[in-house]
Amino acid sequence: MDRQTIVPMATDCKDYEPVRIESHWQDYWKKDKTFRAVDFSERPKFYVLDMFPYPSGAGLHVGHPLGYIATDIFARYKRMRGFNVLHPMGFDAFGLPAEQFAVEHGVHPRVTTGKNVANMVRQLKRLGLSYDWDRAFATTDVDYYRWTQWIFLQLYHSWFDPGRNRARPIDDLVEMLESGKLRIGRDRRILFPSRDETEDGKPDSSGGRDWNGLSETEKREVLAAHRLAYLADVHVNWCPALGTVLANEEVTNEGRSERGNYPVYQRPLKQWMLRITDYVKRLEDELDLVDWPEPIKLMQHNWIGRSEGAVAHFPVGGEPATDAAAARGESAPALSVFTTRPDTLFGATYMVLAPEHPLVDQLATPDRHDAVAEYKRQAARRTELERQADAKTKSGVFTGAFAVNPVNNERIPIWIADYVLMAYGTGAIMAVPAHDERDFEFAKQFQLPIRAVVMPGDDWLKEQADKTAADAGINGAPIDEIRRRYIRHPDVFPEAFVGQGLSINSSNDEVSLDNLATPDAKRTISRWLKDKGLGRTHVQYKLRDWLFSRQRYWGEPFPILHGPDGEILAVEEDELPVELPEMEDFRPHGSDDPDAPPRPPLGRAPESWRFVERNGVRYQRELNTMPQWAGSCWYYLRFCDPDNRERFAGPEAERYWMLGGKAKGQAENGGVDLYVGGAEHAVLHLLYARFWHKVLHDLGHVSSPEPFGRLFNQGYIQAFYYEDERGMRVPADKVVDQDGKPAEQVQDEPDRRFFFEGKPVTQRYGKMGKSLKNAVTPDDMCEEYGADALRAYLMFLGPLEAMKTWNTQGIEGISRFLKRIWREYVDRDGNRHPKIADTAESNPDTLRLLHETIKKVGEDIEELRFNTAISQMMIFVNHLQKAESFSIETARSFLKLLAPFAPHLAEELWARLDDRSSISAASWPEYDPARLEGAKVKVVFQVNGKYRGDALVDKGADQDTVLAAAKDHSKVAAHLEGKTVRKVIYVPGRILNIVVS
RNA sequence: GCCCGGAUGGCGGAAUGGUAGACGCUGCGGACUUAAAAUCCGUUCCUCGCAAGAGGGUGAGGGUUCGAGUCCCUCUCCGGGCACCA
Repeated sequence: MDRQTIVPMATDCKDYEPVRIESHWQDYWKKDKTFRAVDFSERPKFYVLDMFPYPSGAGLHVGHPLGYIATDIFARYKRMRGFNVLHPMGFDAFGLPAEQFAVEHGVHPRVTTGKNVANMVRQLKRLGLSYDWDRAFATTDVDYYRWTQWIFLQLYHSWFDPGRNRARPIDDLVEMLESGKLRIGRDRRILFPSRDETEDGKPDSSGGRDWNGLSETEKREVLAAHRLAYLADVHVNWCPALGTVLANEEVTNEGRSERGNYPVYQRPLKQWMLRITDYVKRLEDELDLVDWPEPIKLMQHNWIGRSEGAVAHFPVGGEPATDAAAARGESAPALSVFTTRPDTLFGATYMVLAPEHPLVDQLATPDRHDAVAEYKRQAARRTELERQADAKTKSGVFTGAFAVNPVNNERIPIWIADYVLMAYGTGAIMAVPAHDERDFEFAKQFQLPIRAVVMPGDDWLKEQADKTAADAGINGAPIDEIRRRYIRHPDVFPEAFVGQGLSINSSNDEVSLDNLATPDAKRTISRWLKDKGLGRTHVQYKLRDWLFSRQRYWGEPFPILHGPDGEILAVEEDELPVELPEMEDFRPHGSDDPDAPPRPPLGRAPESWRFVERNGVRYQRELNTMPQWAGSCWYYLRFCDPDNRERFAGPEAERYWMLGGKAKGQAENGGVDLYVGGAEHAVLHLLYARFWHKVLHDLGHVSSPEPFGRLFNQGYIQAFYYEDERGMRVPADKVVDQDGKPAEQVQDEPDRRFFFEGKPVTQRYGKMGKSLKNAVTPDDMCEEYGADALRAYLMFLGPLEAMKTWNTQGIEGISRFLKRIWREYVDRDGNRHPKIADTAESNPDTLRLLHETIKKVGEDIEELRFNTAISQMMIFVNHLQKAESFSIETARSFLKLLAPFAPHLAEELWARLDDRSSISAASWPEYDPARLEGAKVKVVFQVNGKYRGDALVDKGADQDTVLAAAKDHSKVAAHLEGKTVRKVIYVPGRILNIVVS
């Protein structure tokens, strides 16, 4: 054993008194430190983690601990299986809610956060969760966020080497540049030989510039363009009312702030960004290394949004664009577009740029200048809401400029429209209206030419022809006629054909795609483009870089200083932490004016904090803070070594807990062995944490390639809630039905009318919570039924991953189950029940059922199927109750099975069987497969697939023997009467089916 | 619109292609009790039948199979995610 134990003592309860028993054992666990995780124990490690909570002021309702109880059962089970279990808990305590609560109540967020954490700890402890509380921390602890800042510095001081496909120190890059191994291309991007092929835009033929010829400022800019953390002018979701920028996920579909529902505007601002896009390929490919639910992996794939296609360059030509450009002494630019359908290049009849595209002003002809400027203004002002609402009708304006379609040298007009997004691809598209819905709508609206270049199938043609008006001349026409019309006039058809088919109308002097199937056509044209230097195949991702700064007080300060000439200076590691300054007024200063500049609260911090002198130069601290995601990106690492003052976690501790050995059940490629939380974090938290982890891994700070080896998503708890006539929610626990019965008793019965204070209310259904006034607290449930009952009930409700309806009444069944166990073990005087014999188990049925139960409960826990595990235990207890007596060994074995689910009751009864140590230290019972079945097995008899009876037969009985037994069965015989047996199917030991005519 | 999940008694749910409804809640009947609570016993998918029993039944329709809640196709409804991503 790794530890000394205090000898546990049972209470003196005569009846099952959960409240007394539970507090007794919670005290014991606390004093004994029963659940301490032991670093470097010889036993195999197992890391079980919950997604840590935000400590809200409202406290927990019964839905919150669902996942915590599941992991607790798993952790307790794994300990009994001989694992050294790390099962910690912490608090994600930075963030806007604490700040807003603090603002409303005039209390410092540190105070409210502390109070909320204390309350949540109390609630969690009361549930008997077996956390190693010595490892608990909050992300707001200075000792913690100091290392969040340290990780930010690692990002800042690193770059992604596309050749090695991993992050490296920025110093390595400087060295390579100084030695002339790398040169600098357009936009301060370094030319990497390996990436040249996939680089966006026109290939740089100049060979690039030499690093040593650059000015200091230019050098800084080049490095900034490659650091994993960088400042950039980006279009952000600016919410003037909240005085802060918001991440995309914090903006609703209606284009308003998730918190407060204020309008959000698009606006360029200088913000910190993290270069997550450099990791996109690894974030996608390495999903193969983890054991996660497929739907969650799929959501990450969709978010990453990989599309294969080609980049093509369209020279901007024709007058007057070239003339205008020539007049300014500029060479004609080329517009690059990304397309997933390069096979439709011959059908590109116009181009569209995003209104924010940098070449728009240069391209617009003088006569179109005003219209273009006006459209740009409008587009900038339009909120997401307006854009969404207008998604059906396309808007846009002609720039006056023309480009040349490189496959046929055709002059095609260049438009701008807000249906093209600057943030995706190159911010420009080639429009192929015949084969893209959006381009089709736009072309129809602005009467642009539509040219068919892919032949649809006959079914599609007929279906479309049927939708056209009679005067179009194709409705009901012969298929040959419809085909002919499509080739010449796709515009008379009501929709674009976006499917695959054989190419048509697609050839020039050098290349022909005609009659090629779409995949072949793509390959052929891509090769041609590449040979001609007009484009290349390209993989495009939807994922964008991560906007990492917020204009808020209650977050981690950046360890960054700004010099007078725009120099950015990272705070030295040994100067960390940069503590959040104490402030009287930490409110974000909102405004109704969307154009007002952001005024982060830290701008009002004391001068002594804001300004720092280095080498005689006065620097100002970065005034933004990090987003709430930052703290939750690496907390699982801190749990490995939470008190380390020298590092975020000691390398040995990190390696022990995160990589471990290769014990059965551990995550295959390392990482947390079981991570449980809600599916709402399927994308962002998990993607961000994976990104940070990979950076730390590349820099040699962590040992596993992925942070979370096995992931499980628990479902929500839903509940009924009630609204009065005005749509106001009323407290659900005060609602009664027409007979005056509490609503919670009759909530799912039909034909109920509900009333609150005599007035009728409407029953609705939704996620449990404060806002719907339907929260049921674990405190109330523990008080009335005990934590063991609440734990088991939440698990009994249904599959862990499913959405479940709370029904307070149902807990009675579990409560009875626990009381029944007590009565089987303890007599009326509080002594060991006389039914428990000190002999070996003598009842063969008990023995068989016990082994079945050991098997089923163990297997179900491994798969997190706790509901069926509990059912099996109920079956076993129902059997014990009917048995005359049972052995002390049977009694002990069952308690071990019960212990993960109802640990307090199990400890209490275990101690009463004169055991001298905690049941948590007992080892999980093994089942004996030989005990699972008797000498005889039950075979079901069917006639024509219908059950007609069954009988016990010898295990090894052959078909003829069983068939004879079946024919002896009176009911089977009755159904065979007068029929001819056609066929007999016998599944040994299971079923015999007689097919008759 | 696209991509994932689901749909089984009055309710929560259970069923390696092999007796559908385990386990529990509720309801009903009974025992114990002066009474109540607690506890225990019985019963509770639908239809017909006094009963023994027979027939039907897992959102709808079709298919594969000796046999389908489970596998395949089409559709309906509900939940979740993404959404002008070229």
